[in-house]
Amino acid sequence: MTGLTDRQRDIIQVAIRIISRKGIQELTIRNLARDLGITEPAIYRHFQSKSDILAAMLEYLHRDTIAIFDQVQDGESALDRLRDYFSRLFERLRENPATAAVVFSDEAFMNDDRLAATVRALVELTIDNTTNLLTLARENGEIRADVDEYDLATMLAGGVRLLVRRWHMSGNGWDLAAQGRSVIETFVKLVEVPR
Amino acid sequence: MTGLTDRQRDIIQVAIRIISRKGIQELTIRNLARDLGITEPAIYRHFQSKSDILAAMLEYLHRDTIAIFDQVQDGESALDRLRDYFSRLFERLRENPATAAVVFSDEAFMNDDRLAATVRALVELTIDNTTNLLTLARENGEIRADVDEYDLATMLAGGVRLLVRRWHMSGNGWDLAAQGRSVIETFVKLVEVPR
Amino acid sequence: MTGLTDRQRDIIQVAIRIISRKGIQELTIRNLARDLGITEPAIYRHFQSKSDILAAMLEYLHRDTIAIFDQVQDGESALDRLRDYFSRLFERLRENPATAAVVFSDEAFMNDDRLAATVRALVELTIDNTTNLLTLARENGEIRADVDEYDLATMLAGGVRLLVRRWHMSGNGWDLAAQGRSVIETFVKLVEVPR
Amino acid sequence: MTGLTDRQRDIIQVAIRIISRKGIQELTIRNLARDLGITEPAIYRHFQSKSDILAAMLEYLHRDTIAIFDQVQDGESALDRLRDYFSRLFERLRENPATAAVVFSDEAFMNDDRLAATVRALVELTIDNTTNLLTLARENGEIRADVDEYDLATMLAGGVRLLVRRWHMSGNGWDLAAQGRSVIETFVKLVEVPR
DNA sequence: AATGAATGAGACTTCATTCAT
DNA sequence: CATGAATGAAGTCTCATTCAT
Repeated sequence: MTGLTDRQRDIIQVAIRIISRKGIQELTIRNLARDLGITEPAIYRHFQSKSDILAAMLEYLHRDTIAIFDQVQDGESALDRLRDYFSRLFERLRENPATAAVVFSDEAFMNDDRLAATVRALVELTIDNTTNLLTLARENGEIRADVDEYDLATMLAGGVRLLVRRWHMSGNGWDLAAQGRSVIETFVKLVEVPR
Repeated sequence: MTGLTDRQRDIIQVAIRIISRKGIQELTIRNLARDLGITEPAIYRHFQSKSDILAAMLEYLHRDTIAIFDQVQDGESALDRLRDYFSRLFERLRENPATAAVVFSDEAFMNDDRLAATVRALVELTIDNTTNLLTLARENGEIRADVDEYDLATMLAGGVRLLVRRWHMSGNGWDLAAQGRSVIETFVKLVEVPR
Repeated sequence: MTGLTDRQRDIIQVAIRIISRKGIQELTIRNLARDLGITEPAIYRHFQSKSDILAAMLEYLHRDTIAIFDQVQDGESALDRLRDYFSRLFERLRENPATAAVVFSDEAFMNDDRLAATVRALVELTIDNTTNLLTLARENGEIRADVDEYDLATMLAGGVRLLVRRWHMSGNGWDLAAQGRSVIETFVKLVEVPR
Repeated sequence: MTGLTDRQRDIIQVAIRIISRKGIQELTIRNLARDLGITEPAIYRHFQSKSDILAAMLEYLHRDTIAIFDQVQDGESALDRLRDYFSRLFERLRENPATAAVVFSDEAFMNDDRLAATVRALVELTIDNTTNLLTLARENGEIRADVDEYDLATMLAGGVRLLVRRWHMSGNGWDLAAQGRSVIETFVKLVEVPR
């Protein structure tokens, strides 16, 4: 399905963990090999280059984020689907906090055009998903029509991003989902059209 | 004034430019020396270590951000001061787009405790400033009192952050101030109490 | 046995040779690599740091010195064993003159606590061995009892040390064993109890 | 007399102190300048090179050692003069412990032929002085005639050297003069002809 | 698949020394 | 006499990657 072997998946998981715990500067082939319990050249059996590992890692996160969006139920109101979407994002982060770090390591990918494009797409994905749901909400008359949707998406996605960033920097020391829900509900309160 | 020599200021400016254009991974003593037109050891006359260069750079940005907040006029309404504050931030970024990059390179500072703390403080500073102005706005009755201020600050600061980030990633290809004003006004429209 | 790979032994041997010929200041990773016919990074496959190379070298010499002492026969008189011990030390130095230099490079190890302790132990080892044999000799009634053993050990070990040092500084230009025997016999003549 | 300016003497004193406290590896122009409270280029007003500083330092110590020997009284017996000579050496070391370190940094001078020769001469000087006094003592019938004087000188000078070395390595933690006297007296007891 | 050994490039940093002022 | 600024050489060490086995 994903075109990845078991070993490749191992490598990606360990890479994500290293980035999460020590930062992307510590993601070296040496450290990767050590944590995997194999030698450095062995890694090159599974990926042609370090850049390929990072690309596969980003692609994996991309797919995962798409999958989360796809899981969001159809039947609900657009605002409920928005709530559902972010709940699932928070859920994934709680289960696998390491993924958060990768998204904030984007600067590290600047040198490699392919990686830069991929991580950019990853960031845009959440914004696009958010924008689409907001557009739907407006069409449904669930939210006020006198404000720019794109600005709303920027604030919501940006706010959540900032929240996750601080949660990560705090060492995941508090309940992201609770804080996240609070932000989402505040947002809804601001934009919702009273029925 | 800032306790920096001319040459130290040169070095910091060039460092910021390198980070902006190529990313922090390219900020090496070698590249720094090359862009300054001197040899690598010469840099060590002006800073004891690379870490000291980064620390001075962050401190400079910190001071600058504080100065911007201090310039915000007293007499206006809290919301106007909020507008003023972000306008000035956008203005600085337009004049010196390089500074944007540094704030998003935070991951790169993780390994150095001193730097990590400084960059964290830099991020918190904008959030704190925003929160304080929002608190004032509520006390003045300018904004609705039925929503959590901290959530509002998260959305506003996070939204602006995301906007700046995308502007930087796009190669500063569009008018940040205009887009930024739009986000701010949308935010104001959401929270403002009609008179 | 010693826990060292062949390549590690190579490196230690070359290191000892460099110290012997050019002094410890010339023992750089670069010179080591050049003499080994490999590149500098290759050395780090075999030792984690330069300090580790020096530590392994000192440990090797320590073991070697212990082994020499252990080879000294049991059956003889204490004075004969003393003669035997120093003969073997001189023999080793003739076979591997490089080892002499290391013992006189102690100052160079001052900055590294671990190395300083190891080289100090190496120096003390010969003094201790000498003292122990002298104590035995007195208990056997082989030497006069009216003089301080520790002073005797200091003179004997110090005299031999000085001799070796001068032999090394002269470029090993004369017969160390012969001169050494002369010193030992002079010492014995001074302390021996006539039968 | 010595052909040194005041400033040159300052530099030499500070150099000796650095060698004593931190080892010769720490004797850099930078550290020298810092401890002197001047800049690095300023040192080159007073000495043409670092090697010249070391040469002047060794020459100073050489002169000093000669002066000590010259102070030894003429009227006494040769053995008393020997006692006197070493007492004065110990006295100098107590007053200026730093000088001890220099003599044991000889390995560091290996690369520079001029320095190597100077430090070699310094070591030989004490041995020669000792040998000369022992020769005199034998001519006076003060010591036994059946042992090689040169071997005796080796043991005495070597023993004292080892003592000083250990005193230095212990951080000058005990009374060198007392221990030294003990060694000297033990030596005298061994070689003295009873009257 | 995996390993041991190696490599070229480059990282940060220190060294003794020079030169214009 | 002294300084500020700089330099060429060299230091230890890490990086991603390759290759023969």
